[in-house]
Amino acid sequence: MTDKPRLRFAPSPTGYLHIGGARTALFNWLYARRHGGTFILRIEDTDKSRSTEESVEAIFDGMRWLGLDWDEGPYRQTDRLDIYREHAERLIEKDLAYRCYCTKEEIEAQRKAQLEAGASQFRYTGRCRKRPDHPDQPCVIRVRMPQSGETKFEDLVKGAITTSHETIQDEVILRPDGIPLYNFGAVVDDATMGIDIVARGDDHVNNTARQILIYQALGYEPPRFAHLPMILGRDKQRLSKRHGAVSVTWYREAGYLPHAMVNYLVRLGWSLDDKTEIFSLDDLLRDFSFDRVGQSAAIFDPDKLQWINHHWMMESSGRELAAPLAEQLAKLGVDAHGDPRLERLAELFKARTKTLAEMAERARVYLSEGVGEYQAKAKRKFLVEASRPHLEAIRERLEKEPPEGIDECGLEEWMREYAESRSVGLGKVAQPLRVALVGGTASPGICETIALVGRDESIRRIEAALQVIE
RNA sequence: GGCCCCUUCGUCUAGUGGUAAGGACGUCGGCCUCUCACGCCGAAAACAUGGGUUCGAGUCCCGUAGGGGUCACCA
Repeated sequence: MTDKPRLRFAPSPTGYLHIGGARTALFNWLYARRHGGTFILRIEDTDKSRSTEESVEAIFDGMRWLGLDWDEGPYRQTDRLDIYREHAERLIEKDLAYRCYCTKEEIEAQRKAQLEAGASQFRYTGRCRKRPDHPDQPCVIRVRMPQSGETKFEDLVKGAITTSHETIQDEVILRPDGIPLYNFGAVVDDATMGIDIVARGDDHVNNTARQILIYQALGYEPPRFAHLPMILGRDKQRLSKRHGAVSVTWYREAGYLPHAMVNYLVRLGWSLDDKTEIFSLDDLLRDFSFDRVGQSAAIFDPDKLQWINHHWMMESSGRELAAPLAEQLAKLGVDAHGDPRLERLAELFKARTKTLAEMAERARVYLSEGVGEYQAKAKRKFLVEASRPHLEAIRERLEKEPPEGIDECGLEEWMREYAESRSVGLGKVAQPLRVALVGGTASPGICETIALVGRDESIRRIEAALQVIE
């Protein structure tokens, strides 16, 4: 490998960009960026029945959102059919591959026969290994694989891996319609694109020996491999749609920060030391390496993702959060774009919520007219006769405030003095007021809340609450 | 079933023959306090199992169990 490594992410566009794929992309991207190398995006769309254009777009979207930009591509395998054909022909010429005229039905019969005879797995009989060519008949092309011996390679994360050739058969590499099969397309592409390290999910370890054999047949130097452990669901089964939220897009919609996603994903399987959990992009670009990737599968933990998201919300300013908060509000039917209160809202709620979606729900009542329904329990406890004098006193005081720019400090001082003069704790005053202002017992500091709601709306809400008491 | 890979608190992990097995999420308790959070302090919680090797094993070897992956004219 040169000092400018070339890596790639090669998804097949058969659905959304999911968590596992995103992490694979991320690790490749990090390694390439960290070493000043090249990151290539390649779409493996040779399975025409499952590939869709929407999926291609979803992959682009997801990667862009996460900030994983690519230097080359997107290449598409369906644009490169000539290249595969040419490579396959080359193998046939050297007698390292051959045309196979067995039909699917025949293969199926062979399989059945072998299994019935007690074979533990099917292996192509090699019937066409020596058959003469019939250029006009439809056929697939198979590579001639060694029938004994073994292939070893040193995986960057898993260490030495050995595969016996007994378990490898003469793979089909090209279908009658000229579409390559995975193990061939990937090899031809990785070789011709000059890929130095292939980092992919460890569901591909068993393909690696076959691929190395194909590299060798083709006369190419195999790259190095890094097989990343799988991501599992709570039940230790491979993470899939039935575990719920697995697409990157879902997390964007749910109000996660892209950087939090990156931070969490990288920690799923990779660690720097015995204590660091939080990584900025700069940190990762400096510290990421394949040799610190763990070898065992990891269970996806939404709670920890939330915690990390919360952390990065805390690191963000209200200003940075305002726009994404407005997006989330829009989904709730609240048009707050450009509202000057957004920043303050984000500032006050970033410590109190885990996601931007949650923040929007909480912020909603501050932007609406009136509080809607009071929480039953809060209403019963605080909107009671004993609260009336306090609420009235505050209303009077608020009427003296300027309509804009409430002096929070002054107001707080007044409120403390007021509570003291009535010989009650501040809570006796603040809680009923809180319920009046936001409909429930939880909110930021009471004076911050008043300022947020605004003088006039606060007065209206207090009056509404007084009505309720009667 | 064959083959490949994996196995430290519930979860993510540190650990590269000698540690009181460390951190984080979550959980529980406390502090702070106008509520809710944030923050802070504290607690419970792990080396799958049986054999070796060694003066000494979470760390090395073998077996067992468990988990995952893979065995296509899918990727």
